[in-house]
Amino acid sequence: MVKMRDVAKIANVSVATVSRVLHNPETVKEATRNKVLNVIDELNYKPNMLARQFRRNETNIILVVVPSITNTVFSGIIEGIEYEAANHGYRVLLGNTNRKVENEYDLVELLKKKQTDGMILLSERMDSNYIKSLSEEYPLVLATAYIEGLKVPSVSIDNVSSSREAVEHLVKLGHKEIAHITGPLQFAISKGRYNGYRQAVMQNNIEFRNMLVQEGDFTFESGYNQMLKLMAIEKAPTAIFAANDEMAMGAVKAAKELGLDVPRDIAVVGFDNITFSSKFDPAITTVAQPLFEMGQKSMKLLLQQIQGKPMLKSQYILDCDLIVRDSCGGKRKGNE
Amino acid sequence: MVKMRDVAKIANVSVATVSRVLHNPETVKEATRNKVLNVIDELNYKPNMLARQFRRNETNIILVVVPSITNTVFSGIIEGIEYEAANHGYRVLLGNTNRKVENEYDLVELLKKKQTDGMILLSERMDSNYIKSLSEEYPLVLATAYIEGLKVPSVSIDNVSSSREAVEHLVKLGHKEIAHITGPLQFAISKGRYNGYRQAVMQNNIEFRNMLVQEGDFTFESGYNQMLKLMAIEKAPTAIFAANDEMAMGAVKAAKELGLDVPRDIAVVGFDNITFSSKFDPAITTVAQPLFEMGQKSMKLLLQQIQGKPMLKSQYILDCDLIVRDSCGGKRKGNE
DNA sequence: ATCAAAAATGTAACCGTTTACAAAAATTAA
DNA sequence: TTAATTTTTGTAAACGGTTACATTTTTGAT
Repeated sequence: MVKMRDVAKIANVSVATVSRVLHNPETVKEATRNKVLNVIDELNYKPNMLARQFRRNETNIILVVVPSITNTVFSGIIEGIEYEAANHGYRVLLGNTNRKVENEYDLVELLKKKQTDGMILLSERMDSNYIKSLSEEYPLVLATAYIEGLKVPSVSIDNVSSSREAVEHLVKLGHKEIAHITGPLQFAISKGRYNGYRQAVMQNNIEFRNMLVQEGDFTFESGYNQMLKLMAIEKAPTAIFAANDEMAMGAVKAAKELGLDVPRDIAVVGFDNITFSSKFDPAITTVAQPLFEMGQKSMKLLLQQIQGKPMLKSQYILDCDLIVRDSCGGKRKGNE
Repeated sequence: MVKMRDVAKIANVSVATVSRVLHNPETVKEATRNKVLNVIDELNYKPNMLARQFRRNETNIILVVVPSITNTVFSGIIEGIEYEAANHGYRVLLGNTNRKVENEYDLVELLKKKQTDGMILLSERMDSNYIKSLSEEYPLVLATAYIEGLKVPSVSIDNVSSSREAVEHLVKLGHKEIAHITGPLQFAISKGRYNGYRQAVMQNNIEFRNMLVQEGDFTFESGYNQMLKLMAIEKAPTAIFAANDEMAMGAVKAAKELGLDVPRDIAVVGFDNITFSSKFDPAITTVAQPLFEMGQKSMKLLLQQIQGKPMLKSQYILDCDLIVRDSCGGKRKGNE
């Protein structure tokens, strides 16, 4: 392994000069610089990053903690993070938690041991006070998961207003009996989407019926099962708002099996705009999160912290888009 | 930042002893060990990984080079890699190439600069001789992409026989006019799947017709477009084998638009078993790659190289499963 | 030509561990 | 009790860069 000393010796300069050629080329005379560069080239010298990182006490690596890498919502955000990171000379270390909180705590050790310069959490299960204290000591950004009250830098969407907008679209189409299949209600995003649904219903003078709300778990199967329940109740809904696309598709499947046509007999709206929602039959009307941008913004926020720049604003809420496709149908007959 | 020296001083031992407590506890007397451990606990000492890595000349980080993280085939493999890596104290650094070969070359620098201990390539675009020479110098594994002839450690599937099996299933169901929508034919996997198709056709005394082969690009849209072409030709096919599930689904969409029922009027088989193939309507018959196992096996192979263990076998080909769902239908009437 | 100021280069300490080797302490055998 | 052996601990030199500070060289003004 050729090292800086070797280059210095052959170029007949000191190691300091070689180091300067690499990091502050303007401080060394052009002739010397060229001489050194030639030797570097000739010997095919590559700086040992481990030594550099050790000396500088930085890794240029950031940790992304994710419950599951195969979930396209998360991988979409990661793509944005990766892009922005690469643009600034940073690399992304993957931390898959498989939804286990102890894995999250393990990953935090990487920060404490200086193995990474910062951390982005895409959904967290750790105690929020612990996160708060971590955030005071290390660069940290929460993506997706905004923790009410805690002033931890974060990037998220407004689940409430996005959901309200989606449900209001159904209202405008003339629906009065709108059901909601929620995510697991211990999660903030599920609660947010549920609250958006409630607001839309209330604000449009529609009677809120508890029966029309069923808790799912974000899986296709739960969408299917809860749909069957919903369609069995008296005064069945004419529209469904599911807290994610997978459940929306499960609901469509159930509807089809019940002999109902979507959207003619029942309208369905999802959330997330996963790739397949546009390829499903019928194409799913859904709320699109700006995943890539969320990733980018998170990385930018993290960089600000790493570089110790003052943060004017540390909590960002990005806008979602309602994407109207086939599954919600057009205006209902008999309504204007 | 509390360091080893601090622990040593307070515990009244040398730094060497502290280091030994951490790495070779059996070589230090129990009393001393406990004393040191208590101080470590008390001071909440965390070893500085940068120093350790520098001194040991290893990072316990491996690089995974992937064209796109949002593709679930790749993220499935990564999940397996991550799992196996974590089991051995390794972490995964993500290298997204966005399908650009220059990004691949950039990422290789991380290896050369000792920023990672090894590299797993999920699909490669670099010159194969370069890869071969890299492999001689650094721990490296090719997942998915098996390079004919080059003895680079790799984990892959047998695209030819898996495809042949899939097409033979269609033959057994009584189909005689079987079309194939390929992937981009410059890719080895596309060629392999195409060859499997040819073999199945030839070996079953079915006339091979060039018209029945259309080149797609693995996207839903290309499946849709090529399907329209295929159904317009004289003596149209009764079955389609698409080189991946997305194209299979695109083909189904086209069939539906042409007023055809899948599988009654036309059978469709895909490849990959992506999550949505089971949720599509109709559920797609497909070939399942053992993604998680491929990831695991790749990581195991890489570890062997990192640890300098002899490799009895360095090229593994894992088995695929044909998963029969609705889209290929049952036996055709009039055939036994 | 001389000297002060600026620019270029060199010297050497330092970053926090690990580990070969030396030294000291404990154990065992006689 | 003593010497030989084994176990435990300490000393100090790496590892390969970066950088504060010292020194030398160059430049420019007089």
